Amino acid sequence: MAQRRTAARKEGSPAYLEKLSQVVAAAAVVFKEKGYETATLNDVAEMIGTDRASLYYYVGSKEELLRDAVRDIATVNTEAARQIMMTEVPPREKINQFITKILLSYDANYPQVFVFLEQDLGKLTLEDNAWARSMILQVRKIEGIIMEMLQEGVADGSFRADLNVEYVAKALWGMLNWTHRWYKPTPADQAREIADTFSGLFLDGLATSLP
Amino acid sequence: MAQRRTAARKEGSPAYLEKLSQVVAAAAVVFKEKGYETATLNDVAEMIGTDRASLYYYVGSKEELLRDAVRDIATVNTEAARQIMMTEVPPREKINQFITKILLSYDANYPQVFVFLEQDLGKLTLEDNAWARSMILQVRKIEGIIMEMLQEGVADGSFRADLNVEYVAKALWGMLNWTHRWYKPTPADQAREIADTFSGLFLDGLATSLP
DNA sequence: AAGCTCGTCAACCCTCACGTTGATCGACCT
DNA sequence: AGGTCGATCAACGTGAGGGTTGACGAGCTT
Repeated sequence: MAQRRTAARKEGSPAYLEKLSQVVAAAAVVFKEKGYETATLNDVAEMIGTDRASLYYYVGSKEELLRDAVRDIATVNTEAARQIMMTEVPPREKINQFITKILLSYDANYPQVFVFLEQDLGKLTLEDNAWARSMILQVRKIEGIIMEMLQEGVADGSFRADLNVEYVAKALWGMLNWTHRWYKPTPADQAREIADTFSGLFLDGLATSLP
Repeated sequence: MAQRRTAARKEGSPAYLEKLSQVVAAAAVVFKEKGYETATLNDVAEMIGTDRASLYYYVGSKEELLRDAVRDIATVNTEAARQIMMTEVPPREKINQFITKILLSYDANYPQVFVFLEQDLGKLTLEDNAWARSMILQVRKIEGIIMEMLQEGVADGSFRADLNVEYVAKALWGMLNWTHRWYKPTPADQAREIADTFSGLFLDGLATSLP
């Protein structure tokens, strides 16, 4: 079976590829809904009205399915962050753009991106394979970029200097990532509104400037 | 065996109770470390140097162990929130106190509280039992209290009125709860510093008031 | 019609982890 | 010494779910 799969994959007929991506998409939905551990391949198969065994014609294992589902998600985000980092705008604007870009990306890449976020990277540390290491690295990197942006602002005086930058970064990252517990895409342009709220909050705070 | 357990539990000798709580504590550590699904009862047993089967002398099932581990965590938090809500201080101060209290409680109740946070309540909806429903209710309640505090501030003019209160609440809640991905208690009084950072950030924002 | 390829599915195996049972063993009485 | 009780552990049952196999059939080619 493994041979027939790799053969089909190498040939790469459009029909095959389409079904493959359909399988991966279904898996993403199921993983997001029930969590990777709890979800069964049966759930995935049922969602697209086929048999569990048939999945193996398209994918080699449950774990491969997970990797396929979250493939590129991490890099998409770090790439976005890097680009913003490099543009020549004030730190304040960078943060604003970053928040917006991330939340729009979460919206556009729903639900796989949330499957990705649910993978607790602290727990991935326990596993020892190239994929896990790469994931961890990606996330470290993005956190590093956030801290850079913050420090830039502190340096040029546009951000307060009295706060521990690391905790500020964690706060922002938490605000953004906690969305995986509640956000669901809607026809309306909700992600943008959330981005504006988070941005306004994070930069200017909740309190009015009144005495 | 079930009879022997309930018998022992009813009698409640100090030694028995102590070992029971030792088992629950070990379970909390393991669940936090590896996640409830991934963790095995063997892991728990090993941690306290005993046999898996022996656990059943103290607890009826893996799920019961989970419930024991997170017991009261939810109520402790809602109770804290309720108390703060009722005190007669300005909204700004309420938020500050709330953030501090929650983070200190997360520190004090490590790691069970993080085991609790890892239980995705959205996924609990899929299960249908009294415990799950009660958990969901608790969390709803605390989110409700946060929104009340925010609205109070908007009403008296100390908080901005241009932001969607629900999103603001989610932002705060995310900031606080994301700690379960990175926070580890230390001898130092770190939780308090984090609370001050989050509080300062959330209320006054990151930007300096300079033009 | 014969044969081939592609995709499917019934039936199976295997592992792992939850949960049970009954024997065992030390400690503490009597 | 013999009995009892509290606690433990070896051994087993069980079920769920991941992964494999081989045959079958629809549609194509020759």
